[in-house]
Amino acid sequence: MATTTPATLTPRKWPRQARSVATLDAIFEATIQVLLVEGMQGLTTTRVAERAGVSVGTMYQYFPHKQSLIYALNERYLEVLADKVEATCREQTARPVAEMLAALIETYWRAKTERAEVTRALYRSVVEMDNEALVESFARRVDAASSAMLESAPDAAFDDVQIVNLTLVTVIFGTIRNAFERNLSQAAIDALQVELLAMCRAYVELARR
Amino acid sequence: MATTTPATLTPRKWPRQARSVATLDAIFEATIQVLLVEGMQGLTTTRVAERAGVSVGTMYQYFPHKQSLIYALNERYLEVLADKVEATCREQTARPVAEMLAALIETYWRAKTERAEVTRALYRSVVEMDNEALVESFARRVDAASSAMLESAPDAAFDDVQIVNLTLVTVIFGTIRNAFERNLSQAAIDALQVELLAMCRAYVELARR
DNA sequence: GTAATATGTGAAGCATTCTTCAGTTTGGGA
DNA sequence: TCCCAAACTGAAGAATGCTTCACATATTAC
Repeated sequence: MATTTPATLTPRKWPRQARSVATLDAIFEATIQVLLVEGMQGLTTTRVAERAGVSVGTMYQYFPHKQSLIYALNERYLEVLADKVEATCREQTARPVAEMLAALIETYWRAKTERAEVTRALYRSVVEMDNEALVESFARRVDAASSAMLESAPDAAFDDVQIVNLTLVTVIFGTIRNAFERNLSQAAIDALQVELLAMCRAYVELARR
Repeated sequence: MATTTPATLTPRKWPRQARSVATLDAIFEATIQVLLVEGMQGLTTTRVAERAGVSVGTMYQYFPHKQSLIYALNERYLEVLADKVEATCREQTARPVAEMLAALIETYWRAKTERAEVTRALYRSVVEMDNEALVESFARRVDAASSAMLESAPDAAFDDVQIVNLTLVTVIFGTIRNAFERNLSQAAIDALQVELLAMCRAYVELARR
């Protein structure tokens, strides 16, 4: 919110008619697909346009350049993800802390697993350029939501909620991301999720005042 | 080890004279520097050669193409990192499990912090291509070392060492990586390291048979 | 029905970058 | 000292990919 999107990265215009909304969707989806199949290397404007079934010119009507396309894609994705996390945190307000953790992990894990390949493809694209702003903005939203949730726990109070919150968020998100980088079996993934929850609960038990 | 390096990515030849060793080092270091300043986008063969103080032709004497350069760079880095982790695990054999954890976290954290910018630059480059093989190989080495260490603990035995080990490794490495992605203050980083250790200890306490 | 606006097209220009290779320089062994 | 292999050079070719723009088509407003 407080994060300003770099001027060069803003879309050129927004769709006003129904068909152009569809076009934009197609472009985004095509971007993901190309990223998936060809990797960041093979993500060319021509290929994206082709896959989306539009001409390159159309793409350039919405995005001033390739980078802004990737930026917008990640923006979209993180927006949805942040919404999900915030929703979960809101739902879990004033519930037992152990359940909060389970819900948070479950939400994030599922969001990443639903379209695991897409997740991996996007991880590959966030790398480029000024996405720091995006990641920062996402982190700030999540931090706010989760720390508010934690503070509302009836069965736990902490000396320093900020630190506990930072730790939990960093550990959970980091672990999930790392789990995706490796080619783990489904069994391993499932076990890991269970263990992660146990670990976070043990930690909270410890950090509780 | 068991991981085969894709044929296309292998270096063209190895240096035999002293000066060419220096050249190779210069090329690697230049690659890092360019990556640092220009990002993955701006990593061009010309720029790397220029920064290294050699001609492009020289680069192509050692690497069949750009990708193999990046591949070799990451290979080098992960090799060193794996060595460090293995050394720590060896040193910690048969020591109290709480100390094992502290040592493992400390080693990894320091390795990443020593040249934090480089770490970030490399994270940005691993993204491309067939680095899965590299990451896999690294993971396997670390897994082997750390699980051997865990099993040697005199003060803890686990029902399923494999799972405990996978969890610890994934959580620790994932957390550290995630910590690097965000622009955290040094204070936050330090606190996080302490908390991570506490968390892992609490988990081991729980998982202990 | 018609004008005005929004959306879409894609060949062509421009810029960039990877990669090669014929030739030069350097190092070290005989 | 001389000679051969190793190492190095960098201009030029070839390929690729981004971006533009003059024009075509579709939709909406009046």
